[in-house]
This record gives sequence, structure tokens and C-alpha cells, in this order.
Amino acid sequence: MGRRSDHSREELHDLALHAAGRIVGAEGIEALTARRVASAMGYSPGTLYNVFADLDDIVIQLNGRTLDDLAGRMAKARRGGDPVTDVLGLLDAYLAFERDHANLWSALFEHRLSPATTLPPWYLAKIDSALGLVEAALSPMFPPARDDERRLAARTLWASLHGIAALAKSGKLELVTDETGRYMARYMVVNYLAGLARGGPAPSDA
Amino acid sequence: MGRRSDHSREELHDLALHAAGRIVGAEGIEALTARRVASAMGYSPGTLYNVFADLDDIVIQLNGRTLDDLAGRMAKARRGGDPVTDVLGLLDAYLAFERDHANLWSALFEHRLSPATTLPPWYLAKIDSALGLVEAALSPMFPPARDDERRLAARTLWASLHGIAALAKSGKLELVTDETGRYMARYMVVNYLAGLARGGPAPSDA
DNA sequence: ATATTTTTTGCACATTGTTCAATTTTGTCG
DNA sequence: CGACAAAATTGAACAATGTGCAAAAAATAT
Repeated sequence: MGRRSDHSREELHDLALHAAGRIVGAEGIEALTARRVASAMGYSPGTLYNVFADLDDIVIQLNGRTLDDLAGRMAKARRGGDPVTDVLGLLDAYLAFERDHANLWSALFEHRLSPATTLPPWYLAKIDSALGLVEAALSPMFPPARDDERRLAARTLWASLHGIAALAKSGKLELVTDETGRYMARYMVVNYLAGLARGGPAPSDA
Repeated sequence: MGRRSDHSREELHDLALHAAGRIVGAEGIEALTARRVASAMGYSPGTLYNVFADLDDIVIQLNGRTLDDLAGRMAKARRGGDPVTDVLGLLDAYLAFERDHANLWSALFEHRLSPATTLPPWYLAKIDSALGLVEAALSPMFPPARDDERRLAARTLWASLHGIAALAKSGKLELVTDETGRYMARYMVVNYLAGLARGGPAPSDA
């Protein structure tokens, strides 16, 4: 059949991402197939390949939107100026998002790009934007001259929290309660920041 | 064609896991298909399903062996009695394993079990065994009456290090050097343990 | 020898991502 | 208004996947 003028290219793009988001949100990323997205938007599979390079492209763009939503939620967390309190606030926002959009959050990490390809710059910029919130919360702990270390400290913290959340969800830690994951994350934040506050030397390279 | 007596069931089991390990080690877990494993061991795909429940079963058993190797390597790390030094030693062993067996290490975490199924107990026991090394290194910091907290502290640390290693490898942190991941992990260990040593109260539930 | 049990096979089947010639609609120009 | 060109949409194709299963063959038991 032929061309329709039901939707512009941009509308198709949006339609597909919304359909993909609904599918992933409801059934997880393994339920996301080209045929399902196409049928959910009332088009044929081939049409998707006019708008996206491939399925990976769709996943990355969907994840980009999820990152925006996550960062938006974290940005709403209250900031009082105390690093520990503020980071714990960001953590709560993060965990709330994970709870409310478990499958979309999982998709952020379950997607693996084909080897020797790197994430697009606009995607890394979104990660940076969320990381900026953590960096800001940490700023009272670092003199302005040391914002390279602050950057590294924020990334280290973020990655650690991700590890706790990821392993907790994957059932690889034999946690007793669902609350244990949150407790571990808070435990980590409190102690890591206490160590930072103590202000010892950076680890040597022994 | 009919039955052969080339290999016993146990030998088939071993043959398959060795073939799977070679494939994953060389090309990553996405290269692991039933047909490839079967052909690598000189049997037909159907035979695999006499010995394993399905492909997931093969992956889990392969990962079990990888966990054994990883724990074995970590167990060889020197222990002097100082928690920081000992944990950094375990970390080095862990990172060396990751470097030397990148694809097998990735398979440990890239495999996702189908929803509503949990990891087999013998697999969780292997994780526990590796975690025990971290717990042991932490023991000088906790009175014997507090080994529940020591257990939690070790799990928190392990999960954090996993997060750093995983995000570093996935390219989601814009790290400058390959060494940056190791540096972040050490930074995390030093500060987290310094916070623990300070011995403040456990985080409240604000 | 005959019968039974156990293995192994290879062909199915459904499903996947992706490509592409054919088809149909839209837009343009005479 | 009619003819032609451009664009978009399709559905059928292809190769590959995990997995099931009836048939076939070999080993074992009687």
C-alpha cells in the first residue's frame, strides 16, 4: 500500500517512542520487538526503519527520555546545603523513580550496545546533567580549585549507588527485605561522605 | 542417527561448558547460541537439551564456574590484617580477573533470568563464598557481636565496586583513562572504610 | 535373537531483526 | 485537468534464533 499523510515524520517518531515506552513499561525490554511497536502505532514494521536506524536506535532514544524524566525527578529534590542530607534526598528521588518505573529504569542498563560503538554525545550529555546534581550537592565539601576531584567523587558515588540498586534488583545479594537495598544505599552514602569529610589523601597507586 | 558411547552424560556436560566458555570468552555472550555450542562439541543441537534444561541453564552453570575462578583468584590475595590494605588487595585481584577474562566477567551480569525465577541456591552460595572474603577482611572493624552489620557492610561495598566496574566498562561515565575506573574503585574503598572506621551511627530512616 | 530402553538426530515451528521491490498516495508541472 | 516524478508505506522475503519431538539407531536386557 502506499503513502499516507496521517502523521508527519516527527509524529511518527513520537508515536513510536510512546508505543515503545508503553511496551517496555508494562512488560520489560525483552517484550520490545519491532513488530509490536509497529502494530501498536498502526503501521507496518518497515515504516519503523524509515524513522529509526534499527531497534537499538529506538531503545537509546527511549532511554534518553527516561534519563530526562529521572533527572527531572531528582532535580525536584530539596537542597539544604548539607551534602549528606542533599545526597540522601537525591537518592530518595532516584529510588522512587526506580520503584515507580521499574522496567523503564531497568532498560537504562539492560541495553548493551554492539561492541566498538559508543553512546551518542547527546546521551552522555544527559548523564552528565543528572550527575551535575550530585556534583552540586557535593560542592560544600570541595574547594573550588578541586572541582576535578569533586567530579570524580560524584561519579564514584553515582556508580556505587547504581551497583547497589542493580544487584539488589537482580536478586544476587540475598537481601532479606525490599527495604534492605535502600538501607544499603544510605549506609554507603553516609560512610562514603564521612570518609570524604575526613579529607584524607587520595588513594595512592600501590 | 543413533546413540553413541563417545561420552558419558557428565562428559557431555563438561564438553558443553568448555565449549560455551571458549565461545563467550572469545566473542562475548551474544555469540553464545545453542547451535554453536553443539557444533563446537561435535553434537547436534538437540543433544544439548538432554543435558541442560535450556540455554539459560548453560549460562548459569558457566557463570557458576566463572564465579569459582573469580573467588579462587581473590582468595589468593594476601591478607595482612589491615582492612583497607586487604580490601584493596581483593579489589586488585577482582580487577585483574575482569581484565583477563573480560567477556566471562561480563557474562556474570549481562545474563538476566526470566522474570519470577530466582537464582539457584548453589549459585547464591558461590556469591556468598566470594563475599565471605570481603567480610573476613572487614572483621577487624566489627566486634563479633555485630557480624550482621559486617555482613551488610561487605555486601554494600561489593555492590558498589560492581557498580563502578560495570558503569566504567559500559562507557557511561566518560572516563578519561582506563585507569580511572581502578582509581575510582580505590577512592571508594578508602573513603567508605574511613567512614566506617569513624564508627558513626547507622543511617536513620528520615 | 528378540525386545526394550536410552541416545541422538535433524527436521519442524514460531519468532526475531532487517531489507527491498512493488505499490500507492501525494505533490508538481505543463 | 492530465501526466509525470517523488516520497512513503507495505508485505513478503531472508537468515538466524531457541526449542520440541517423532523417527532412527545403538546399547542393553531377556
